[in-house]
Amino acid sequence: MKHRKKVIVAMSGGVDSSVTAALLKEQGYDVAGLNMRLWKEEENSAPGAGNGKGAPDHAADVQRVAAALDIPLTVLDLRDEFYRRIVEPFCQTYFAGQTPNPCILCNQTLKFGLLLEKARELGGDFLATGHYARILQEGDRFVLAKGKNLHKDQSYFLFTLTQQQLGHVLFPLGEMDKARVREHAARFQLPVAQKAESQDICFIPDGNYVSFLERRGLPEQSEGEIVHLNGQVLGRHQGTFRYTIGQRRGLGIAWPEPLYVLKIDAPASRVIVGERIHLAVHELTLQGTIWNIPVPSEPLRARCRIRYRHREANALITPGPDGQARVLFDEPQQGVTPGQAAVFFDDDRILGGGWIL
RNA sequence: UGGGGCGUCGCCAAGCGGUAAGGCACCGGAUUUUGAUUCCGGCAUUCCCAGGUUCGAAUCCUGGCGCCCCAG
Repeated sequence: MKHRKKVIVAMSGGVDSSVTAALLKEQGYDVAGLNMRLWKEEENSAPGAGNGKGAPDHAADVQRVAAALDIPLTVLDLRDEFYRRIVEPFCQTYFAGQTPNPCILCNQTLKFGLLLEKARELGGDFLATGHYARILQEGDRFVLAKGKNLHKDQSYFLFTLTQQQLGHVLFPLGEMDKARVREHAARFQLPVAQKAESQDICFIPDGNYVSFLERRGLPEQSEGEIVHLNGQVLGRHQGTFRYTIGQRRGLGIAWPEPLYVLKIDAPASRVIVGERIHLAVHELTLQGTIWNIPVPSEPLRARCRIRYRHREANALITPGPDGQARVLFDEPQQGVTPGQAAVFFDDDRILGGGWIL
């Protein structure tokens, strides 16, 4: 007979997921680790790209942490899936003139998709991760909410989680801030207690996504014109994939005012630029909209965030057919970027979100 | 080789005898589990060249060189 709940912890070898596992074990759960193998680490270590510190060996760290905590560890090889479902779409999105957010997609399809399935197979009642977000229970519904520490809040990356998924997920760090997590890491004497924050896209550790794309082949027509909103051709670019809406640096154009990327026309291989004021947009359309509440039958007033770290803004959201939705902002927002996610909030609670067209 | 104008950082541009503003671009850093943005910092011992005047010149003078415009 089983009186202890079993929790499978998604372990990356980082501080957050390691502390997550340690805390759950301390709390009396039956804990097991599950590590996704997503990438051949060697593949990114481009010659001469050495940063001096040496790339951290996450796979080895996971082993060490699991050993230190004395919990079983399963490694799930998702390299093919990761490449097919995350990396390739990432490249294609850039080549289509949009700006992808692979982290959200990965959460949706791998971490809380395939990995969660595996966790259930392994007998887990829950899958736990080190995300800074909370899951509240309101009546018979689960509600995804921002992490208590708003500075670290990662709920934006998790808006796709369904009721089904939320019911089997734990975010033990959701109430904490990073300093507290570090304290726990030290208290548990985790081998990764001092490890640096990871950032950037996980499969592009040096942050240079441009060279990553270049190494993976480019569309035939990669160069083209940089054109001012007024029609004047100001320069040339070496590929629209190098730019994203709202980008200022890297245009190489001297102009009385700073110029920003306003529009990317990949088929024509043109980058449209203009002054900052032209970045403001009142309205946008979403596809693939997901609701964490019953789909509203009426236009809904909510706060809307159009990118991670965006200061959410008041908006009227109107659900449409085929997963579409219209978002009308009270005040125009700068840098509405196709490919990024727009997420709706009611204070701390996530109501839903979709992908900007 | 008639007339007029101009040559100051990669681009634009202040300065007009008192010891090189500013904007853009660029570079570096901070911030950041996407890409951006933002913020902070750096960026002409030198003003087309050569002489000269002056305590002192990018600023005045002379001579070159190079552009541009209007006339031929």
